[in-house]
Amino acid sequence: MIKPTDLNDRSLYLLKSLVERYIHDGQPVGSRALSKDAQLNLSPASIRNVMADLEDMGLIHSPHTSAGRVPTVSGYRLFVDSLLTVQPIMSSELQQLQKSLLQDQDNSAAVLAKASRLLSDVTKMAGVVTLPRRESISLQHIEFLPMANNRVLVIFVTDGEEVHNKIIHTEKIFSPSELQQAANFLNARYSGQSLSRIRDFIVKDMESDKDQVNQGMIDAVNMAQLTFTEQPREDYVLSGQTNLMEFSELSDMERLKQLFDAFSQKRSVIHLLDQCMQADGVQIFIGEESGYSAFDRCSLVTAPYSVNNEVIGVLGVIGPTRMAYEKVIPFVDVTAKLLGAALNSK
Amino acid sequence: MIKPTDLNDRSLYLLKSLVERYIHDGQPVGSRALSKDAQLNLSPASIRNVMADLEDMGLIHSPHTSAGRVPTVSGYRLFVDSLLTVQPIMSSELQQLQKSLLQDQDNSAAVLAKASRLLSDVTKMAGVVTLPRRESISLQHIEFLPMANNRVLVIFVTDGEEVHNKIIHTEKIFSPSELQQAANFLNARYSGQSLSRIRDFIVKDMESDKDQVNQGMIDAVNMAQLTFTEQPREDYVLSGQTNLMEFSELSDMERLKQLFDAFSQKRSVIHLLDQCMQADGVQIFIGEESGYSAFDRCSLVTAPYSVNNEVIGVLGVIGPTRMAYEKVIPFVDVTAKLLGAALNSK
DNA sequence: TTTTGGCACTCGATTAGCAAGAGTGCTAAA
DNA sequence: TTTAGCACTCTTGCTAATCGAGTGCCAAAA
Repeated sequence: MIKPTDLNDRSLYLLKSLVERYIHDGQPVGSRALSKDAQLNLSPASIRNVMADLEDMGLIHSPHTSAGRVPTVSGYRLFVDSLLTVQPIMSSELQQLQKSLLQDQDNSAAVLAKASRLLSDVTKMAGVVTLPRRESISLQHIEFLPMANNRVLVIFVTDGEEVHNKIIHTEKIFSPSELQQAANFLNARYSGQSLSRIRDFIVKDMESDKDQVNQGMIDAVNMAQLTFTEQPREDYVLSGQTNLMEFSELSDMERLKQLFDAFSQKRSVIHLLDQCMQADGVQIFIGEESGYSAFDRCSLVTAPYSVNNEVIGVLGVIGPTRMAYEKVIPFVDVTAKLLGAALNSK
Repeated sequence: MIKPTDLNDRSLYLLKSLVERYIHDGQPVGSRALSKDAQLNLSPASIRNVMADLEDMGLIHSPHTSAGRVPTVSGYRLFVDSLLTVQPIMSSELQQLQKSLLQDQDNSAAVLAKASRLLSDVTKMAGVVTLPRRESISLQHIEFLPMANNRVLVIFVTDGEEVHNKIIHTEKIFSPSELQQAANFLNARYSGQSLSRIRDFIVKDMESDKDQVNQGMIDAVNMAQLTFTEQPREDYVLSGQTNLMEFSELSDMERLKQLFDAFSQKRSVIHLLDQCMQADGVQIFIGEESGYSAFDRCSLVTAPYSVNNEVIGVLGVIGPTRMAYEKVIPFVDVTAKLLGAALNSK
């Protein structure tokens, strides 16, 4: 990895100018343009020397002999990590965002969708928001309904006015009244608790139930266990995908198909976003860094969002590698915070 | 509108050959090719005469002077309506389809998704299935949960093991036990009935309730009314969109973006599909016939699907105007029938 | 030692020109 | 009514020529 200390200030400054310039107008940047651009009063020839060094270090490269230079992934990386001057968000804009995030949204799913839409609308790229982990949400109400065979439809309502449902297969066939009793029992015992705490309770309860005589309670806890076993996050809200078609660097049909396939298969996007749950603050994948070839020409700027100081999901922006990081990064950051706050107020 | 009787058999036969040939290899068809292709033993020159006539009638046209001819929308229309020889589906294929439609699908939403996927996988185009109208589904169970303010979360389960939920705003604030009573009342009275019948009942019940003394029943019916007021269909299951990127006639980025925008806005697609609910059997929109510019280069082959002889939704295939109608049409037809049957067996 | 001007060189992009090929429309003959 | 023939049009693919941007390197200047 290249550290900023490996280079003198001038090289870094030139790299920064080059990346900014390239991001701005998408053309390979030549020594001549850079010499005018940067406030260094250096001749193109000197700049060429520096550029040759930068190229040796793998920070920039030229598409062909007689073109200017373009940042490589490492070049972008260094730029983003150490050279970038982020543009702070004005507080008026911030209020605007906050307002539109809460307006007319009557459940938390709608808030997520709105956040995704905001991300894509503001950046003119694609916005993505993972569904919040159930674990941290608390249970309001649970209900069992008998289905054909030995299956039971479980319906449970969580904070944020979300209704979830799941079909579980039970050992024996329960009567409606037995199910009703089980639900009553679980509601009394667990409601108001977060799903993760409930899971802990279940384990404990199953232990102690062994000595119990009340079969109903044992059944209830068993069913709760079937319901609340953790399952991997499987979905996200994506918007503004079509914005990506406007970028010439992504407009190769072959690659575009791969990208959109990745969006509809969801797996790779989920996996990528899951990696950002741990990150504290904004995390960025540039080009091939993501490890998924569908995103080779893309960058992904993500930030986890949390409720009650617990991270429950990730949101982000997907766009071409050549994006205005100085604007996108603070924006993603602030949107994550606003989303957390908005969900909290629900 | 052009009727097949306006033309002699030979012209029609040539039009048919031309369209088939064009669909097959995507190149404008010239008189020479057609003279070899069609079993008429006519020289290219004669064929040119016929083609000139067909062009005058607006059935074909040439992209430029020295290219062959390509069918126009009217040409396709005539072809599809009167000239097409559909390829029947083999019964072994049919069983295969039926099997994969029912396999591993544990609720009706999954069956719809599978149907959509089948449509796209088999045709290598995009498949779409509208969600079934609630009206014809029957109610299994209803449940009210109190929310903040005077809002109530209604959860109701329908046949096909689908859970729906809706938040309603009530006049007064109900206690949990009042809500429980209301739910009990409604379950006893309405469950097992189709939603449309329930709606009829509600109207009647509201009339007769006026004389009633039991306020609980009145409240219950009022809430049921809020819950079951008809709302427009708003969603569909789309799959294989990315297949459309492979067709050169759609690969213009501008148009592709419009198309995908239409997919994610959903409105126009819904509207288009809704028009096909009434149709009895397969209905087709060719090119601009749809009236939505996003679909100018596309054709849409649809068929309504029904349960218990009542149409509850529409499915279809979206692809380039130049598609193998003789295969797609019977396939869409049969898939609609199989889907109806599959939903019925749930 | 660093910077700079100069210069030859490379390569992509654009343009023009040319020949080949496909297909047409029209006409006159069969 | 059909067909052969022919002139004409337009696309496509290829080649060559030119232009210009940008580089790398060297030797002189600072």
